[in-house]
Amino acid sequence: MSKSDRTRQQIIEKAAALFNQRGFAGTSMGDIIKATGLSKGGVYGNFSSKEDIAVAAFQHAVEQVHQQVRARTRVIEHPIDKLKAVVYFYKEHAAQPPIEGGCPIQNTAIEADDGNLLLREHAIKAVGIWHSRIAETIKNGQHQGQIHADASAEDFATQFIATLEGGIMLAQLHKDSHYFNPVAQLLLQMIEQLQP
Amino acid sequence: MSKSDRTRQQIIEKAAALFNQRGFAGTSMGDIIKATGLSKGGVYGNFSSKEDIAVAAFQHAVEQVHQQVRARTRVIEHPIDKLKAVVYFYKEHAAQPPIEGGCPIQNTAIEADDGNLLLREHAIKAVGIWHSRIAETIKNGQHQGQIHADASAEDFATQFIATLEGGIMLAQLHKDSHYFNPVAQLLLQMIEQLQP
DNA sequence: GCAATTTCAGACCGATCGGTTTATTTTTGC
DNA sequence: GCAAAAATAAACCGATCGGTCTGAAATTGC
Repeated sequence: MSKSDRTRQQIIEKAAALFNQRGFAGTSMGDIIKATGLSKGGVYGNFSSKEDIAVAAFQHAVEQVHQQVRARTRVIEHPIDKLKAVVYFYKEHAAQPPIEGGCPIQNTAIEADDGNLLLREHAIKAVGIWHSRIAETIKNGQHQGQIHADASAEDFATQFIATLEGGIMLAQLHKDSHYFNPVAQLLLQMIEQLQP
Repeated sequence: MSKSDRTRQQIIEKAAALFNQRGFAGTSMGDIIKATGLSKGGVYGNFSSKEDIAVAAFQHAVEQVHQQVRARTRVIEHPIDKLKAVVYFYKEHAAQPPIEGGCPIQNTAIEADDGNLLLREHAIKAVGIWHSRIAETIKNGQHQGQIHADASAEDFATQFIATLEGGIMLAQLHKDSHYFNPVAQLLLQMIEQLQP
């Protein structure tokens, strides 16, 4: 790992937290410079623009969350339990998420939906990947007879993501994970109903 | 209505759309000046700061949405049908909302949850009022025997708001109201289950 | 361990930021 | 219709914006 690689990684990590809390427009290059302790040259030597940093930071943040969720779900085989474990994870982290500031997909989606095209594309892609993973879990369960056959994997995935994200929004706004509890309860009910 | 009142209203309306699409940090005073056709003096003669405009614009946007929802639900008496009408309203407007840029509560909540204290307070208050209205509808229905007595009005309201907002987020991100459909379907199921 | 290369500090750029001030125009009450 | 008051235009302010550039310092391959 070269010197530049390490610097680059440091910028990405600091920037991920800043962008996730303050947004793209709300974070200045000065903020990133202050947070990293680097100079303008040090930052622009590794990235070509603020947008370039934001994209890398977003991907890092999404990957970070994914890794943590995956660490909890990988060992679980039954799809019903797997999905429940995802809910438990978010219940624990609704107010103290892996990256400070909440769900990076949510934050980026809402800031970029009417603005930055590149960030919006990345948010869409991230939602798509997440959606596919959930739908795939459902479909696997259906093939194994663990989930009833006439459930719509795609619809469930959309409902699951929407409800989860709404719950995170409420918990983040109030800085209180209790607001996530009724949402978690609903998600668990939805998962139960997938049983054959 | 004085001249200044009319100017103030014009600023609020234009600013509401701008802030809702680009966010507080993403909207400049220059943007507001350009949108209204006024000058710096014309704007600062009616508001003391950008934050001051943002608060007024947020309240206007929330009220605007509320009025439109209320116009559809007021005539409906049965609480189950009333709640369903809310879902239908958002289904129609998930991608073309009353104020361009999506749900003002959501946009403000997510930008302000780690930043602007004043805007965050207003977002919390708006969520609280909305939550109370839904919970009150449920409780009324329970007194009338139209909704089964052991449903938690507060929990339902939280679940309803979270799911709805998550659906709006997906529809806004993709600029496609179809993403709201499975979410609407889930909300209608949730409402059905309130029946005695 | 030295030379070629990469990486970084910091001055610098024009543009724009939110906000103030002053002077002029427009509205208002009578 | 006129004088007092209110409202607005536009120049102006220092600070900060994202980004560039140059030279010095640190890293790298050999």
